[in-house]
Amino acid sequence: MPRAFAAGDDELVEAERLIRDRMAGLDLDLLSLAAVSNVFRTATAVRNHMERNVLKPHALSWSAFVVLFVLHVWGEKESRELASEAGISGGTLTGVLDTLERKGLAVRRPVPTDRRRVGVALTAAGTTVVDEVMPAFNREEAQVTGGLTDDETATLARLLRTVLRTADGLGAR
Amino acid sequence: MPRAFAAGDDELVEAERLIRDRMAGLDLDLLSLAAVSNVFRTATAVRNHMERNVLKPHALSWSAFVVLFVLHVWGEKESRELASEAGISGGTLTGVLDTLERKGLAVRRPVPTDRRRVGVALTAAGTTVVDEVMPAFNREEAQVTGGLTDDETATLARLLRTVLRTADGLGAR
DNA sequence: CGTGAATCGTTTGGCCCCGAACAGTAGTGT
DNA sequence: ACACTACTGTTCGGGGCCAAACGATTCACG
Repeated sequence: MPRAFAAGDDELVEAERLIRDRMAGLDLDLLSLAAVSNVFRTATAVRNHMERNVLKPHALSWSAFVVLFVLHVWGEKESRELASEAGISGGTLTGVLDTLERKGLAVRRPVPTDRRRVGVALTAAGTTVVDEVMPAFNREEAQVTGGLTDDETATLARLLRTVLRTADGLGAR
Repeated sequence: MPRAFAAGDDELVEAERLIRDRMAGLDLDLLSLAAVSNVFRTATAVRNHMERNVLKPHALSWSAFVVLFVLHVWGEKESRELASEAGISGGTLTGVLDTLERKGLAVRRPVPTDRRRVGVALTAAGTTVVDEVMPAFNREEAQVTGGLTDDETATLARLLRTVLRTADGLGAR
């Protein structure tokens, strides 16, 4: 019997069954409920795992690492795009950048053509940190998806991409 | 051509291609990177969407609503299990319960057999809130997964369940 | 019994998080 | 030139979040 059906699965499915019984009167779409719910449980579990086992030794928060990673991949970027790419609000980015600047991993630089804007770039130390942490981070990513075949992992990414695009497109109403 | 390949997909995939090029030296597992990354982007997008369009009118945070929902489904529950079920730490639950109690949606009750423990139950007002909010919440869940077929939604939930179980099982090391 | 270990919820400190209000800067039309 | 509008990043308030330290309570074992 494959590990995919080891202990723990019963518990999860039982929870979904309990919801169905206790919420019978509300006529819920249990399929989408389970999917969305699992997105969050998974995100939380993986995030906690990463913060404890990969990020904490380097004294980095999840968001701080994401920002460093984005800067490493995209190069110098302006504040607004950086926030959007990292998936956080502008107000939050200010705080994260304060922390990163205090640690000497990133710097704010004025944009000559527009004094409202602020460019952000990695320092040498910041680049080193990403090069050091990213492989360990990716090893853990491979670990947590280790219960899936390559095809399943690709499918997971694709299905999530569809949901992501739908949610982004819905916006406020 | 199905909506699954409408505008927006290019942008997402282009980001993954950029990562591959800029991180070539690090020999990363891009499959698991994309999957894990999308779990977070999706979780953030859906959560923000829910908080803005469903929870905000009721002045509820995501965690507060999750706690209320868990209590509605499971009935009275002790603090420790409640935190675990809601996916937050004990310290966080204390704050959330303070807020819910202040609003009169939940109450702490002493456990007769053990004075260390604390039971938590929904008030009548709390039950009403869940019955009111949950259908709207679920409608939005159905919306964001609307780009998927039923089979795909079920597959998504299943694959996430596998990752979740793996991440939980990994624990600290 | 009694004493040390285990377990409970809470408190604390530091960071993240958002939306709204804000001051400064740039663009637009007159 | 000048107001008016739009946009930038920052600040502020209220909360969420975790790990670690803590006091209270219970358990285990001698």
